[in-house]
Amino acid sequence: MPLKIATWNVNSVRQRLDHLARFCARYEPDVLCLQEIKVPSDDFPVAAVEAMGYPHVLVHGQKGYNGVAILSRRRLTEPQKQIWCERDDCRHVAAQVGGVEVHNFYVPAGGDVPDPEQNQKFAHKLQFLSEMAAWATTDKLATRKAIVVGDLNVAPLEHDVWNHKRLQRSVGHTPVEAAHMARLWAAGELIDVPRHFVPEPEELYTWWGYRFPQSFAKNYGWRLDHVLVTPPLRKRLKSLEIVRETRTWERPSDHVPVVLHLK
DNA sequence: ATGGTGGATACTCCA
Repeated sequence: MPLKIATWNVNSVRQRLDHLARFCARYEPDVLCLQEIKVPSDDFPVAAVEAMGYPHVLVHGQKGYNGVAILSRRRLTEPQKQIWCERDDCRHVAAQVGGVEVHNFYVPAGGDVPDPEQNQKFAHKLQFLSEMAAWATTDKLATRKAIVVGDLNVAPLEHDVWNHKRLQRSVGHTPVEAAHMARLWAAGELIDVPRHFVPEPEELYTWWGYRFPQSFAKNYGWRLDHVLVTPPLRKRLKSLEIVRETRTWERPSDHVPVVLHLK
C-alpha cells in the first residue's frame, strides 16, 4: 500500500494552523509528524486537525517548549513515548501505521557554544544522538520496517549548509555532530533518503533562520530535518520532496516540510 | 566581534 509521510517543525502548532491546512490540502500526506508544537498534550488543537482530515492524533507535548505529534489519516497503533537522557522533555513519539514503524524526533538544538565542557546544552545534544544510535543497535532497528523522521538539528554533510567552511565551528554543523549522525546511520543501517535521491554536491536545505531577515532570499539554508529508512523499506522508496514554498507564506515556520512517498 | 527575529511566557527562556 502506498504511504505518504511528511515531517515538519512548525514552531508552535497553534500559530501554524492555517499553514498546516494549506500544506495538507496541497500535499495530502497520510501521516504528518510535527515537532516544536509548543503546547501541552491536552490543549492540542485536535478538532482543527480532524477537520483537515486527520482523525488519528498522537501527541507528546508540554507547555512552552518542544513537543511532538503524529497526525494520521490511518489508524495509529502501538504508541510509544520514549524518554531520552533521563528527562521527559517531549522529544520523541512513535507508532505503527500501515505496517511501518514511524519514529518522530526533536533533537536538542544544543545552544550556541560547540563545546560540551562549557555548554550543557551541547553535551545534552551529543548524549541524545548517542542514545539514538545505541537504541538503533540494541532494538535491531535495521531489521524492521522503520522510518525515523524529524528535526535532528544536525546538517551532517558539506552541502547541507550554505557555507561549509564558515559554519564548521557553528553548532549544527561541527565535525563531532556529523560523526554522531554517521554513527546513528550506521547503527540502524539507515538510508538518508533525500541524499538517496539528490546526492552531494547538490545543496539541500530545510531551514532558514529568522535572525537574518534575508536568510531565505539569500538561500542561507541548513538541512536540519531528516527522513531516514531502514533497509527493508529501500525498494519502496518512490520520491522525496522538500517543500520550500511554505517558507514564502506569511509568518512562516523557520523549517519547511519534507515529504516521503513510499510505493 | 556581534546582532539579528520569532514564539511562549510572565518580568526571560529557548531556538
